[in-house]
Amino acid sequence: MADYTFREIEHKWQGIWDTNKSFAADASSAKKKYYCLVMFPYPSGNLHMGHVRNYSIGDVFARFHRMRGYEVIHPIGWDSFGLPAENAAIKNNIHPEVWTKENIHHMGLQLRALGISYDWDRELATCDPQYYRWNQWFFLKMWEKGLVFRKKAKVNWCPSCQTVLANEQVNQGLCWRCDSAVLDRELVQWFIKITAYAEELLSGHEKLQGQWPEQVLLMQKNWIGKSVGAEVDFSMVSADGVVLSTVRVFTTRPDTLFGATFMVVAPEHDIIAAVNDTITNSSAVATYAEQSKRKTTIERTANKEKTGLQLRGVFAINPVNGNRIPVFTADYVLTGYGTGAIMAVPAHDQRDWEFAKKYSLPIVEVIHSSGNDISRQAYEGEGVMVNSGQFDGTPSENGVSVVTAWLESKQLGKKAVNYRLKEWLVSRQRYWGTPIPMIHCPVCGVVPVTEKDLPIILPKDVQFTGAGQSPLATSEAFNAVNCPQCGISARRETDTMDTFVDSSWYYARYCDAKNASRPFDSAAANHWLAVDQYVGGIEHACMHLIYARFWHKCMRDLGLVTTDEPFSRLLTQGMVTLGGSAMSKSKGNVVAPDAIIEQYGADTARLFILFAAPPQKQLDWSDDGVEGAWRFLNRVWRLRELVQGPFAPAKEPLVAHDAPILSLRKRMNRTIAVVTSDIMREQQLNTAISRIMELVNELYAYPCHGHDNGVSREAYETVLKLLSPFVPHVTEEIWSALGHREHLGMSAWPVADEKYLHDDTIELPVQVNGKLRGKVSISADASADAVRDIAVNDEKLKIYFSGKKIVKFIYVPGKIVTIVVQ
RNA sequence: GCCGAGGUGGCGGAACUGGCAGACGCACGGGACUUAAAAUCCCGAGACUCGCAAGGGUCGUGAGGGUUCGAUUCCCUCCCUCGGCACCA
Repeated sequence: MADYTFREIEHKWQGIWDTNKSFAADASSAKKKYYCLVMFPYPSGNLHMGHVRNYSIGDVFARFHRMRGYEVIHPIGWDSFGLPAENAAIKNNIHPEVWTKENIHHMGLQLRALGISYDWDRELATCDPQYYRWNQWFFLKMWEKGLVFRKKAKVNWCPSCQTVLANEQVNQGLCWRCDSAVLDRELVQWFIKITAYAEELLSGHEKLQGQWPEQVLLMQKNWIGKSVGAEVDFSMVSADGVVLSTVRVFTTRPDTLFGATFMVVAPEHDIIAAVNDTITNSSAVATYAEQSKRKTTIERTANKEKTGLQLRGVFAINPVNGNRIPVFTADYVLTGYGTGAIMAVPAHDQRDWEFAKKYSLPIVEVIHSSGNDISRQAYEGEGVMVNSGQFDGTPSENGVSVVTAWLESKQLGKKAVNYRLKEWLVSRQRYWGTPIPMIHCPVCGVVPVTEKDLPIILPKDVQFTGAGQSPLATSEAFNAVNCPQCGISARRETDTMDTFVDSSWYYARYCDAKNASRPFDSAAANHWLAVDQYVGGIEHACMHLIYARFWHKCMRDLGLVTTDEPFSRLLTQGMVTLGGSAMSKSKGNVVAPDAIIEQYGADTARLFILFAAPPQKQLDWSDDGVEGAWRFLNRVWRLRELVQGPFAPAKEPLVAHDAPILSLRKRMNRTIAVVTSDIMREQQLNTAISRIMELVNELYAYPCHGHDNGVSREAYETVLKLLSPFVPHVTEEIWSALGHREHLGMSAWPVADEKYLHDDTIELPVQVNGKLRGKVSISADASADAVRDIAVNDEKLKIYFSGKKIVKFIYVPGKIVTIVVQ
């Protein structure tokens, strides 16, 4: 028998879906909406198996919900700004736009060939001026609200990408794109005040609990890094006691304040300049600060051996006991966290302890707990306060609030919260991105572009020098501008925006993708949002997924959307790797789906990758088993012939002698129930497929095809329905061949009939002394006593009881019987 | 170093809330069909072991201990792999 002709079939149905706009989402529909979204791709040129996996997963959810009666919006677009286009431009002397558009075209065809049920009318590309003009618009709105600002700061510089990077884009001191060691540079850059929403980004997790993977919430929580403590003011005095200034420190352990025996400030701290005239070793201090600045992030963090230098001639006064303590500068204190200055409590902080040992500073125990020895290492746990004046005897757990309250009453300090989350550095010294809509006027300073002048279009007459300055600076025409305020000759900002801006709100644009006068219509956005199911890689946990949540809250506060969170439910799919490492173009280990689609078709490719592993799990690529997926589809295809013929409706009610019929009915209904729950609740698509395979196997074993009943056809049609979100083409083809006029993908998802989900009699395993010894057949509603009777009198089991005394009998209804004998 | 996830046959992976470990598939072996092969259909299969056979027994979810009638699942100790953060006061 011939294999099924996937080429014609897939081509045919893709054509039909396209012509009919089968998957266009209709906002005026009376049905309940369902927004299914998979993170949009970067148009690198070709789909790889990872894409096939993601978009197949998303398509199962979309098609499933369509059949469940939802009005589904399932859009697609292109995250099309970014470095690879620019690098390709430099290398091949082709404009990034040309390169990008060609890739979009090609990958669009590839996606269509997979039969993903997109609403193509909503397609967008972030490099389109009609899209990125709204990035500029948002930028201006945030500027008005004070959420965008410009400052000189120590920033991450990637020497290979020739641009600055946000914190989120540095992994272990390396650039997220190219793995180059990142350098610190002091530069004036544009920032977005994401920290204004730090608390809400954290508290918003409550709503996401259970709907997002625990892992992602945890990663975000750690990234935001909230710590609660106190800020305390220490006076800075000269050797002869003259008060010079005040230095504020942040601590999470105000209960250890009496143990502060020295102070450390970051090498960049302002106090160093302020007391420069007083300290006696200012040139050595300046040299130390200079050295620290020159270290790369890796150098500073790889070597945990602490270095530092005392600011000679000045002291800090510990406000709780008036002790005069030495002041150091050391680069283990970071300028970007807290106040950039710490009170050092060597007895109860290991870092301070190491520093104290190295520089022979006093270590004073103030939290006592028996069994630890602060001469060997710091004790960071809880205990009872000692050497702490009036607070002696207070448990340290209470000490935090008690001491904080005391500080507040004396106006020496106050409760404070700190976050590790830093401001989002959004400017980039690269070409292929959204121009930042700002103008530098020699008189007025920084002036925003007027809204009506948007979009500020990326100029084409630029040179790609790769020289660490934005290529935009090389365009004469772009830079010739007059100040919108005073009208004199000014120049444009030449940096572009981080491409993570583009992806921070695209999901909202899909709701009204063609709007030319606003980013999107609020009514449309509020109709479709939030995204009900979002699918994407976990590598975005602390990048895109934080930025987008932040952006959404900004849009809410601008009155554009009403929801607090953009993505209600999240599935982070595992990477598809090859030999254990991520597929990447630069490593040259990318597996393209084309060969499989060519040989077996899109349905096989989809089924195979979904069946190979649960969606969340990393999948190391191997094409062992593609054959199996192909075989299975052919088995389904061939079943057509088995169930073909004139059908009588299935008999109702089924009677006892119809055992095979009843058995198939039961299997069918159970399959419906478990597949539905696997897709919807568990999101275990691999087991859903295996359940359908079982039903197919049962259909093959079914002895009554073709004569007195329609149960096998009923079961077969159920198989087609259950399978259609996974393999939409072949199932649709069979469905229509069976004489249905309505498309399978638009038909109703089957519902399990309760009455077939439970058995009247069950095979019950019997354990004796914890070992499985046999099985008994009982009626499902049998009482424990009845079960006991049957079990102890069972012929095969008798040998285990003879001459023994039954000391315990346990019946777990419907599950198992356990008998303990002696 | 801190936090988190995980470790199940030759392989990918199943197993609801503590209740028959290994579903489903791959690879493999056997049979049917065929001149033959491919394809297809059927059957087998965790390891060790007793038995001519039917059918038994023991062990078995990284290692060791514990709780329990019963543990892949809960607790403790340890080993390994992967991921996140990394001098965050």
